[in-house]
Amino acid sequence: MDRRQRKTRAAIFEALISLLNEKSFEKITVGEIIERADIGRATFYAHFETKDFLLRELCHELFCHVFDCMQKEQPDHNHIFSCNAPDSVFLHLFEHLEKNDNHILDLLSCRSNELFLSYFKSGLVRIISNHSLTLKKSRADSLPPDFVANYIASAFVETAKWWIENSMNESPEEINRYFSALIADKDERSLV
Amino acid sequence: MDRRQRKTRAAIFEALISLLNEKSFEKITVGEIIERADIGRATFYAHFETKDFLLRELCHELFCHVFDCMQKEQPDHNHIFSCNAPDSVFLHLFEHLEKNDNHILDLLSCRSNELFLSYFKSGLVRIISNHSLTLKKSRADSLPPDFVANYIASAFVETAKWWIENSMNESPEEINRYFSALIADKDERSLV
DNA sequence: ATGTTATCATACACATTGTTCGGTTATATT
DNA sequence: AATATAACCGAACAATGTGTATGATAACAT
Repeated sequence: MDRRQRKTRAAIFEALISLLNEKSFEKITVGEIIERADIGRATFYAHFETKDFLLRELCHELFCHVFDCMQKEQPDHNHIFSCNAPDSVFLHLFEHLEKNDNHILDLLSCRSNELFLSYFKSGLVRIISNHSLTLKKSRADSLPPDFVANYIASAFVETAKWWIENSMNESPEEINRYFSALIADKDERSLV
Repeated sequence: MDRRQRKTRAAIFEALISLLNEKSFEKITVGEIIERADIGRATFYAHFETKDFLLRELCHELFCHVFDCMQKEQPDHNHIFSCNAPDSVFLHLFEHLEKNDNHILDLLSCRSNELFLSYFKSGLVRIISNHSLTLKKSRADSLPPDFVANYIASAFVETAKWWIENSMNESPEEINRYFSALIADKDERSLV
């Protein structure tokens, strides 16, 4: 890809992220984006069909990157997953959130974050479904597996939202304990 | 309130709900609303400052009505709450959803349903917090009460979303069983 | 019957979107 | 270094949507 294209593309993404911390996506105009990115109007539309396509590509780049990173890290954590305690991967996520890697935190706490949250959740569902063996064994015997996967992803996203909205007072370890307490498997415990 | 005002107001709400079943809120124009409501442009703006104010008022009317109904019904269900099984009120909600009372279902399944869901959830948090005694006793000893209330409301909303998105194949009783399985209290069980 | 008030139709200024086009500049290639 | 390619610019443009203003008309309450 041409260096000019890369620079323009990066400038547009940067401008959008910057603007998203000030106002909701709906209220951001293309004019503001090109002004902050310091590019021509025609250039913007040469890169992105509309403002919505831009947002979609931003989500895709950020979250694909995050979740691909996790896929790569998985081998290191396989032993943890295999022992039926899927906590560590979530703890990792909480820590990434605290460090605000890739502006993820900015996006999740900005207005009109629904799209980001839905991307986040769908990535989680994918990860969780990959470890459905664990889930099936422990609790999904009486519930549809996709229902349980969706539930766990939702619980994580809602926990993260609560954490962020409450100024992130808790440490990653503590908030992960909260989350684990929610999805802890009762049957598991009763077996102990 | 003037009869003309009531009729106009109702026509606007009706037009919006009708349009929401066809396209997302962002893509609906004021022009389309007044065309379907068959009123003049100035009349619309005499009732609502902007399109967003209209949506807010619609949410407020619908969900306030629903949750006020539940408040009135509470006396009948106090005995159920007092016996530490908050299932029935949720089952009621699932049944209301299935009957599609007040177009709630239409709104929850339409595009750009985030605002409706947030209203729905905040109403649930209010209800759940009112029965915090039960929660405190059973599981909130180690978790912040507002975190737990938020979690239960989220779990309900996510369950409802999953149910709707999967064509509502399950009966209200069955989906309520799913939901109960999620928030069932493990400490409770271990005491049994 | 009368005064009030909601509604209507039209027009208007303004902002935003997405496109077009010729000229300019950076890039890749030879 | 020269050249062809392609990205960028800026300006203009039509099309659409927003919110306001106005005077006339019709429905309402008393």
